[in-house]
Amino acid sequence: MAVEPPSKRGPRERFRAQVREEAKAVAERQLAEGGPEALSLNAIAKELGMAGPGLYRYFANRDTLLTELVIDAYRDLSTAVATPPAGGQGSPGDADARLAGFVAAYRGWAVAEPHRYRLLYRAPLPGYDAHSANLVEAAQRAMDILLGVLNDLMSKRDAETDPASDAASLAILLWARLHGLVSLEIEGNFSSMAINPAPLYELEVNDIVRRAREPHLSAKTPR
Amino acid sequence: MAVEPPSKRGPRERFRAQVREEAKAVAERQLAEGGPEALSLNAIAKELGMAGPGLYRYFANRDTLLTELVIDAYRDLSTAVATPPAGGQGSPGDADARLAGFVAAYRGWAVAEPHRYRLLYRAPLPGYDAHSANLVEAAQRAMDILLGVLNDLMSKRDAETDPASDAASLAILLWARLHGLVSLEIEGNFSSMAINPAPLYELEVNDIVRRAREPHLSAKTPR
DNA sequence: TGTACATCAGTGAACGCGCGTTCACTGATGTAC
DNA sequence: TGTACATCAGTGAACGCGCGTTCACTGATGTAC
Repeated sequence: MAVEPPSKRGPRERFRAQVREEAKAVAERQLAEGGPEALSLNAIAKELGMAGPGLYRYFANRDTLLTELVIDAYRDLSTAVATPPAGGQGSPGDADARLAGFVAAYRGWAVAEPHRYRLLYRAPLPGYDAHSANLVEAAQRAMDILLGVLNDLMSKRDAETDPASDAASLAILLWARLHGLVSLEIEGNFSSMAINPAPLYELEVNDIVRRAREPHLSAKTPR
Repeated sequence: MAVEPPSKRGPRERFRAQVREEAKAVAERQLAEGGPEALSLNAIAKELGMAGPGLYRYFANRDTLLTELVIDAYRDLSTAVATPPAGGQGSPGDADARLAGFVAAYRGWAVAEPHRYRLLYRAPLPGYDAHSANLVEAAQRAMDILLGVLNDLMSKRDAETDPASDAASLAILLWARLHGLVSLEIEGNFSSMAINPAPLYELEVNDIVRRAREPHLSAKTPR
């Protein structure tokens, strides 16, 4: 029942961490195959070659494990899209390329690990408490990073014309469009309709670039 | 075990149909509360006041019921967005309004019944066969109606400049953007970030209108 | 270096739960004469 | 209009399954002297 890491550092703790990692890896695979409802401590334990209750040495309960996976996913997506700051001050061309890079990274991560992407942007399962402090914090941090990356990309474009709020609106717009494409793609809706999504991504990147250049189009609705 | 409707018409068949409807209504509620995995024939039966196996008189098994719900949802969404053809031949202003109406109807249906929207555009559960003939047919039909509505709206705008393929591309683009907004909205991602989605919908409607007026922007990527 | 003790990983049995589904059955309802 | 029969809705017991979780326990591992 003692799940907290023992206070003394030592070889045992290294072992603990290793088993936890293995368990999480198996959990990810189960998630990929059967969705979050298929996540089962018993099944994970069995796959690790131990009896069901053994895992309770490592995770307090099922929800704790799930929460950890969600937090890990937030972290990994953030890392994946956090493109490096491009050396010196960026030229407009650099900014365009970085925006394209961001989109490609976001798409790439989601397509590579659709089950984890779903974990982030689907409503939580009924009965699962999505308001744990750690979770809310991780979600907030990830979104800040996302918006931060986008804001940087945009405000570097032409520094005199954009109020920050405009950049934020554009960032949200891009995010929504990106999410639309990504979620249709990973759920198989494009492939089942024989639609190639690549040109659509390109189209959206170009549109956001254009809007960033002409701020009057960016966020306010015309009328 | 006889699930096929009896060959003779009569009062019994009316009763059958009525119970089937009640069962589906309960099923929808369960779906709304617990997602597709929470759908349980036993639980539905209990809620209808009968013993578990009783429902097998009405549905061959769980998957059959689920498939029926999916098909119903396709039908209802199609109906909801099929705006009337607007009397005589539409002026451009009418076409704009109808496009806005389509978007509002799509959004409205999804927000009113998020669990059914998810049923349509999420990948099927593992272990569920999404390739039943009825299902594929219903999905195809619904998508044809969606695209048909959009094509009509667009080709009526200015009849000389648009090749049909262009209109189809625009329709897909709009659909993807709409799905992005709708899915973020129904999963609660906007409200958890204190974002008001209404202006975003408006923005997208306006953008599609503009693209439809200037076909060179609509589908081909610039470079 | 060797011994004594404390820590802790993992086991196996158990509890209560709910699921889908099959089966033999009862009893009511509609139908045919 | 009344009776005999067939149909069929719904029941209750049963099977096998897997789940999360608790509990008392064994046995290995690390630690302190």
